[in-house]
Amino acid sequence: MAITAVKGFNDILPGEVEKWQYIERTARRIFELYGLSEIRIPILEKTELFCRSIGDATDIVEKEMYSFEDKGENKVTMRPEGTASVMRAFIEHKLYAADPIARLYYMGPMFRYERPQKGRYRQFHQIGVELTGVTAPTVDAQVLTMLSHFFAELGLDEPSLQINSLGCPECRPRYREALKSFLFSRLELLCEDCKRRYETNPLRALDCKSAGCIEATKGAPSMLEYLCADCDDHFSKTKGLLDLVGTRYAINERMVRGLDYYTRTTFEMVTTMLGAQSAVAAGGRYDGLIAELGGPKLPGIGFAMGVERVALLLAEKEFARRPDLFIAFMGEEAQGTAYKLMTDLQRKGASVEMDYEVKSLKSQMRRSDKFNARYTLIIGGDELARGTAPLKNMAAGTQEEVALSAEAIYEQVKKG
RNA sequence: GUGGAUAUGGUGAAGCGGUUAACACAUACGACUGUGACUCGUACAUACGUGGGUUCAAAUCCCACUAUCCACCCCA
Repeated sequence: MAITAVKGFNDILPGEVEKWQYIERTARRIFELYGLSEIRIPILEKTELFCRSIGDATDIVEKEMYSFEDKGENKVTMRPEGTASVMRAFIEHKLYAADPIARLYYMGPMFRYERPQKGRYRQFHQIGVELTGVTAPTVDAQVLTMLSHFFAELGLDEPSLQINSLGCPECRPRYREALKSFLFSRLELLCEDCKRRYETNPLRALDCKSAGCIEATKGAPSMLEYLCADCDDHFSKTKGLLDLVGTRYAINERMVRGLDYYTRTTFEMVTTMLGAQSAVAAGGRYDGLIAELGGPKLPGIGFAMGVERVALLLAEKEFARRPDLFIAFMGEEAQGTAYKLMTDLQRKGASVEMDYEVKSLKSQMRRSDKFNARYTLIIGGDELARGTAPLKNMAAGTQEEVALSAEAIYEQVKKG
């Protein structure tokens, strides 16, 4: 039995990878319009980093991390998400000293030990964004607008943006208590998981899919009614700015995020097209995280999107590359000429193909067609003698004579 | 961690106990006699996820295992 890849770890093959490159290229282009810079962070971090940032009691930390001890007996973890690493780097290199406002994006693999299913893998890829140092709602609105802009640029109507506010350490505990007392009388209706979470994380019951919990939470108080004056003001100003620039959104006051560090604005890009995995991108504000990790008291906001999930939404699009020219040759002498021409043209910037071995003209034409080459140049003994050769436009089926020089051919091929 | 479904060539698949494992696509070569896409021809699974068992006989029945997919959970 041949060796296969590890469960939940996938190869991205030619044919599929072009779509990934398109997504990544678009992200870079759009994010840089908004002033962000790329940051590259390691895949391995000290385990403690994720316990501190994501939260000890979350599923990610409790049971989904790829953690092990390296040969120096250090406890390390393959990163399950990017925010913690970026903030660690931000603090470690004191980026805030030059400018408290850092605007960063990253892309790369993340690792979570979960059962794979549609849109969920053990090695998956995220493109993420982190902005630090701004409390004002202008940055919330900008991040959301940029995210919408990105999806619009990909040509996707789906997914749609949902937003909520989780309040701050001042008002969230008040809401939590209000929700608990509401839930208390209905405890019996809740599913086992939510009963268990009643103490640890009662907010979870709000987005539980079990019928009992949906029924039990009907008429539950909304976080939005419990926001303190500052949080309420922040949220309405954020909405106002989104309205001002025409970024479409819906308020979902039952949206809860899985990571402990979120405060105030949280959001998700959701779709109905991915089965159980509705979130294509998600994030929020994390005003306490940087200080929690030992850095200065600076606010932050960010999001991450799942590249596999975006790629799934882009299913129908065609990304195949096609060569500018295929050179067919007959005989060894023509092969040399063809090889020289091909190399000269590639050095000029044209994508050119030819067979590696001597084949029949028929066979070469078939290969040219298979590559979907835009032109085919045919070189034989006659052409060598006369110094020109037929250049065939494959789509039109027409052909004309061109001089056997890289300049002349380049001219023809690139003008079409 | 829990449930369910499925496992035949590069792909989609037929086959439902009996002896060469359909068919289509893809691929390779060739014919139409220096030109592709159409047409035609030839080649392409000693093999039916793995290991056992039942039987004179198994891809077809039974058992175990493994893998994949989907859902729960969780999340991007």
